[in-house]
Amino acid sequence: MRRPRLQGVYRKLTHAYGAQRWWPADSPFEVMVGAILTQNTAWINVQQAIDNLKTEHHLDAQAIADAHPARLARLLRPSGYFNVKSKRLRNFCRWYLSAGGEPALRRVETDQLRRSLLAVSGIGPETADDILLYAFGRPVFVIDAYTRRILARIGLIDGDERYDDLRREIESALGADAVLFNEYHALLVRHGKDVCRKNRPRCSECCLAARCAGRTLTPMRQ
DNA sequence: ACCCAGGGTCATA
DNA sequence: TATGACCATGGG
Repeated sequence: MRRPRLQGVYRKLTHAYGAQRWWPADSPFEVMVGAILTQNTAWINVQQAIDNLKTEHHLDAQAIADAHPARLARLLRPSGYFNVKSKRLRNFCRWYLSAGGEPALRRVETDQLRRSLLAVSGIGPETADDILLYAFGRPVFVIDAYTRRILARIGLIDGDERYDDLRREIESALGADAVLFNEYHALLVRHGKDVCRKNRPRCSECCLAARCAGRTLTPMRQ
């Protein structure tokens, strides 16, 4: 992984799309909830579920932890997988409360906080890193399907690397910089939604066209 | 009617 | 270690 190429991609994306100002949420806790609800789900559907939680005054760790699973599932319905996500959200909120809430969590060192998050059933590497970066401002690079697809199509990675290998590789190439990681991941998602979609193997007119080899793979691995 | 979306868990080999 | 089944709604 070469720093100049990675920085070149970032510069082009910034030039094409401008500042993204992620994560779209009103509070760190809302970021955490959104990170769980957006698992393999379009954001527009997640937004509906979050709106339901707000309307019913359930965007709160204690309220979610105390809610009946069926009622919580009903509020989450638009985001899909509502039974699964009802449990995952509850697991997370119990962890959050037993850890002492945000003031206490903010004092936990990043690697330890990451391991602690991964111990919650329903929180995998990407969700944990979304939370670490966008709710706690930690310098952790988020790897998602868009990241793999875009970087693989321009030949920067193979795409089938293990999650943590890829994450550390990019982190060490760029240097720990939470503000940069924040914007970079947001730009990759923006570019992915916009033009670098699965069913569009070639992006001959996109801002990364010069480097896009038109590969069609969509690899996934942990 | 189809394909896909800002994944993760669990069972199996 | 590495596949495969499963979870489920809504937009293009």
